[in-house]
Amino acid sequence: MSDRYLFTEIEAKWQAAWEQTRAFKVTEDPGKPKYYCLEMFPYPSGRIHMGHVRNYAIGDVVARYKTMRGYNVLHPMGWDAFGLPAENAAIEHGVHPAVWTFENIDYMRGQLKKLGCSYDWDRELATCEPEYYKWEQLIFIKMFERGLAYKKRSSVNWCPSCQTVLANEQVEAGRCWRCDSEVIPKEVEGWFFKITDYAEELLAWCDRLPGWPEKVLTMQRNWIGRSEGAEVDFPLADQPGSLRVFTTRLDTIYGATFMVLAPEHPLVPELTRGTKHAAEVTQFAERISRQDKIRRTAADATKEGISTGAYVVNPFTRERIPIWIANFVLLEYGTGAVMSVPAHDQRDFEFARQYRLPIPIVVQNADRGLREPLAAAYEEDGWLVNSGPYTGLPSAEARRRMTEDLEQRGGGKRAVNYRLRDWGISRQRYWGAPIPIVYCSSCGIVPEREDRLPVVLPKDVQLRVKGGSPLADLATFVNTSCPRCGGQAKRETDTMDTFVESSWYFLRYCSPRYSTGMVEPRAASYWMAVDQYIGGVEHAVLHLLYARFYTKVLRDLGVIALDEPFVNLLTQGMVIKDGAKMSKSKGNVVDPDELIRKYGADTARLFSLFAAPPEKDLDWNDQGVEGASRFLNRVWRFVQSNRSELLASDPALRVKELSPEGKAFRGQIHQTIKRVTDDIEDEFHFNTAISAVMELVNALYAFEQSSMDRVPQGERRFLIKDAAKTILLLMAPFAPHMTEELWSQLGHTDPLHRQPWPAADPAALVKEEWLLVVQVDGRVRSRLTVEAGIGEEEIKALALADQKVQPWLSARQVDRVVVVPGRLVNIVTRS
RNA sequence: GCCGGGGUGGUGAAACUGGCAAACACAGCGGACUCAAAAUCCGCCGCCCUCAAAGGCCUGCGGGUUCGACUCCCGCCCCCGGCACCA
Repeated sequence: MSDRYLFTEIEAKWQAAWEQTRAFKVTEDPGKPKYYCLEMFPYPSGRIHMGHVRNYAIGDVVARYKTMRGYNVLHPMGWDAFGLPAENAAIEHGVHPAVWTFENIDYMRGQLKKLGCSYDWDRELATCEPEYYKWEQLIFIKMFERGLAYKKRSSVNWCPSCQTVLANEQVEAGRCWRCDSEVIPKEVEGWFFKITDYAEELLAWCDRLPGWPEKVLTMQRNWIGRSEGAEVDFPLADQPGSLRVFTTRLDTIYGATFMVLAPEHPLVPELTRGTKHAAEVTQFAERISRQDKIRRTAADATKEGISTGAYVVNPFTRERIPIWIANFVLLEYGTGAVMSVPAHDQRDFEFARQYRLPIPIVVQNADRGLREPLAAAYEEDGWLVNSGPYTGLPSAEARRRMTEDLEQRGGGKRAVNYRLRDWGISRQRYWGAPIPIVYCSSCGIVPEREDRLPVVLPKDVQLRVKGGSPLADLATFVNTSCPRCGGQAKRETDTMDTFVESSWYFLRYCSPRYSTGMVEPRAASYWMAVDQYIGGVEHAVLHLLYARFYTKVLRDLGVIALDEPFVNLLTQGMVIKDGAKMSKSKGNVVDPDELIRKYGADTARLFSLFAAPPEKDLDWNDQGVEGASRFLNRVWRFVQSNRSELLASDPALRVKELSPEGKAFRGQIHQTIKRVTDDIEDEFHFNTAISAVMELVNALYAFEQSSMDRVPQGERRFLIKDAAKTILLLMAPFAPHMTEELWSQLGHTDPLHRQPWPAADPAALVKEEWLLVVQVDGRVRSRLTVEAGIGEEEIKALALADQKVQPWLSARQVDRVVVVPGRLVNIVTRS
């Protein structure tokens, strides 16, 4: 047997054994508590990167630990297999997206297996398979029937490089989330999911997800962006009809001196038709609409506007106020019209100053210190002035009363607005799930019939170099019969956003081969919800919001009985090297294959778990990897060089009769069990869990040396065995291959990964003596070892009599003595 | 601007409920083993003063509460992330 741990052979040996015995296959077992551990599934981009290694190492420790704790653990893996890179690779290299994708899957599956993750591979799925997206199409149809999926023409985010529409969530600072190109507005027809119907519920449940990081919940709350206020009708001054605005500051309405519409507002042409303003206004509106929306709505963009020449009546002051249009008003938010109160809104203030509109104060601050002309808008709440019958009221009270009065006389109502937009899911690309809709000249828009699902994505397409869906070119796909009347009809050629697939894959894992529905109800009710979900924070308002929405839709469609998909969420930090995220362009990537070849999977796993707590960024450091490898070898060597003792039979031994040294060492063994268990249970602090095991290994070496002639032979052997066995059990989730090998070398035939997690013996944790820290006026002056049962008076006496303490008391009087049993004593003095 | 998270040795980090700041590692320095190297083992390793002992200082900055503060409170500075002309 080699002295050095030959990881290559040993890891391969155990991976093969796990594969052959289907070691991690699970089925529903009502007799056991279940635990669903899930890591975000990867996009099959070609090869895994260190972010994956970290993600899957964390997940695997959780799964293996929970298994040892007696849970029936579901730990699946699959592939988020649709998406643009496959298509781009196809165009570049002339290989079909399906071929490219499945080749990548095969390679990456091999990589994951080399990491030794405990997946139930029988549940593997790829979202590009018709057996998978068939159910997505079925749900689309149900959503369509309920009005939750609808088609509209609108201005959308268009990525000119990907040649497709992007959802709001997929635009980051004006750029495409995938290729980083600048996004432009484009007027197109497309399909949307009505996520706004669920805005209120998605927001409300943010308060009921205690297992989620506050950061992610905040991001979701911000993204949903609820604001409460009122809608108010402003009657048109010179013609019938009215304009409706949304405001959160109804209390300031007496100061509304003009109104501003979005340039695209449908009433703009009517208001100016036939007037001298018409031409100028139309020109302005057209110019603004063409501008890119991101830049137009940037906070520092210049405010531009133009008067329409038309007027409305302020329903509270009865004054005529002019209607303007301006670039900063968005048609999509609220009603596309705002009442402008320049004295109490900075944006309105700037606009009013620029165009010389009046700025009357209608809210005073606490010391009535506001005077016209203002230097800036006063946006705080205060007390109303110049506001008719509401003068003198505090802002909050005024809002309440004014809303009530408004509702009573029918000029408006309380209203809530959300920033959240409906989810645009149409993609003008090939490699995605076809939208199961048919256009019939006589029946119109018709959903595909259930018995004709799935609408299979055809393979024999000619991909377009310049983008755009090639499905439109394929007559055999486009031409079909109407599901309703049987007449000639054409298929929708858009495909679905890939985020639709990832919105429900966690459900499919419960019964991945179920052929009569999306998920087998019994399997879903046993396994769902996901107990621990692990992935990158970059999905905080993308995938994690969509998956919550989709879960609620499926609940309302009766597919599952579940409000939220993920009970606990862990967002792991990025992997950093030399101060930057690993990326090819920065040249700071570490290749997992190379790492595993050089050090083995256990070392790779151990380092990525040891170097930082999982939620923090991980600073990659090649020397740190060496350290992790050294530690594993240290454990390996200990077992090799003490085999005869470790294999000898257990002597009969009473724990109570141990020598003092033996007792102390046994205490440390059990202390370690407690620490490792607590660290894992408390937010998965694997870094400190591992350091606790390292300490025990250090202590074991020391004990092995020092106990030789001070501890009886049998006792010594017993404790060394106990410590070694405990170390293997505690390390099993972190370094599964090496520990499994050592476990079997020690003569065990049951696999280590199915052993019960060790429990700390409470009796062993009780200390017989402890270290008394002696402070004088809060400064440490001495340390004494005292017996566990010592009383407070004795502690005081010992402390005051201590030689190191005495000099500090000589010139001073003892004021009082604070005793903290088990810790310290503090002697407080005065002169 | 608003919201969230941070700031501790040369580095990654640790510190339970307010109780020895820096566990565990990495790097560094010195030593043992070796013909030599690798591997391994032992020792030192926050700053100042000092031959040393003893002492003083130290958790972004300034205050406060407390016998005692990395931890609690008030004010400020800086970094990271999210949202942002949202009416």
